[in-house]
Amino acid sequence: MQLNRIVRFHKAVGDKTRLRIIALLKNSPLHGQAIAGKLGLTPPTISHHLTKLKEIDIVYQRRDKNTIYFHLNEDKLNRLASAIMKLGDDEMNNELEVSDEEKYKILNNFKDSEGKLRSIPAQLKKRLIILEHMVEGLEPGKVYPEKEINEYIKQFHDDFATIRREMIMHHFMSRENGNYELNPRELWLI
Amino acid sequence: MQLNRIVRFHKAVGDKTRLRIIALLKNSPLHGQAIAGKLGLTPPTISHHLTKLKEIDIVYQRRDKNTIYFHLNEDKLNRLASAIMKLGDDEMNNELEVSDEEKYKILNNFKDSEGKLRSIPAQLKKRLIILEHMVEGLEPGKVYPEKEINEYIKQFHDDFATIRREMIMHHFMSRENGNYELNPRELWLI
DNA sequence: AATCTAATTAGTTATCTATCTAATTAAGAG
DNA sequence: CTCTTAATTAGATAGATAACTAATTAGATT
Repeated sequence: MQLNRIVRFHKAVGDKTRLRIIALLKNSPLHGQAIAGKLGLTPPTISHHLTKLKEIDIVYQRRDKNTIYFHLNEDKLNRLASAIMKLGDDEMNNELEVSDEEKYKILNNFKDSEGKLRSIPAQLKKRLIILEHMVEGLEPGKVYPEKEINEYIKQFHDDFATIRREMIMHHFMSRENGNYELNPRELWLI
Repeated sequence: MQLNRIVRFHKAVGDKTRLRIIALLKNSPLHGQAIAGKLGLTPPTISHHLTKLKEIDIVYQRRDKNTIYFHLNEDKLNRLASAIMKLGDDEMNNELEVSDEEKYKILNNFKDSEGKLRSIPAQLKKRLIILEHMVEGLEPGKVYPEKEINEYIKQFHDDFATIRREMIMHHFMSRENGNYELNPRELWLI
């Protein structure tokens, strides 16, 4: 269920320490000990909280020599925070203002007789429609290993790597250590 | 601390049942039993969750005969959901694009020699500046009984009732059964 | 006043979680 | 290879909380 992602987000940020970490990381990336120092908590505690923030994908890490710097993904944070405001609006993916007829036409233009894509549209608007179409065959909540997601995409186009990357980029799915999962519709697009 | 309000909000909505209630109430107000029925839970459980949603002020109730209808305060929900996105931006109350000099000038225009307000400005922008000024003397986190808040406002202007109402309306403070409390800056304005 | 119905409160249980200390792992630097 | 430092995992504890059943309160309606 797609609600769960939103629930997980709010559970994750519904904690004073974690909000303080978010506020800190907004200024600049920091390493664990620095965060622990600034908040007056021990490193294991910070580790615990960072794990939760990484789980919902609003914090990521980059290693530099011996120390790991934690970064805030502000973009994702904003999208997740906004999701609750669009809860009931199930048909809210008209943000693009594209009618179903128009989508249908675009899809037909790009598909050959066997349902495979002739090419990947260069125009963003069209590309999003194609991506949305492909992604709609994925099962919500199911975790797809990379191999399986590649196979799935290949039924539409051979260049699964490009398409997979675009799906992530436009937040149709998300990747977690090699596994892929469909995002809730609230997160799709932009 | 003002963080706490944001924490309370996310804790409150970080629950599947409560998100489902929010989604339901987005369509229309409902009474307790109706919610219980739709969600397949017992009335006490719904009562429990509604209490939490009322505590953060995104749900209110109106009685009609024997049954109580619960309404969603979508406006407040949106403001609270947005607060996390503005966390670090402490100086983010420049949304009005008013410089400190300008504020100072406006304040002086409306204050008499003893620091009391000559009148309440009709123009929204100016009124907000005046309200902000008054509210800045309140202690964050402190709970003010109505009598005390009235006294406080009277130091600026005798019409404490109007000003108090405006402070609530513009989210400088919030009211909870007769007591008043300063809101975090993130919630001020609009 | 007596009764009905909706909502809340009390009390219980099972689950979850924030934090700590201690132990372990991971990666450089000598 | 050994040492050092940063981060994580393990394990423990205290506190919170979602759900239920049973009991109570709060308002209508008769």
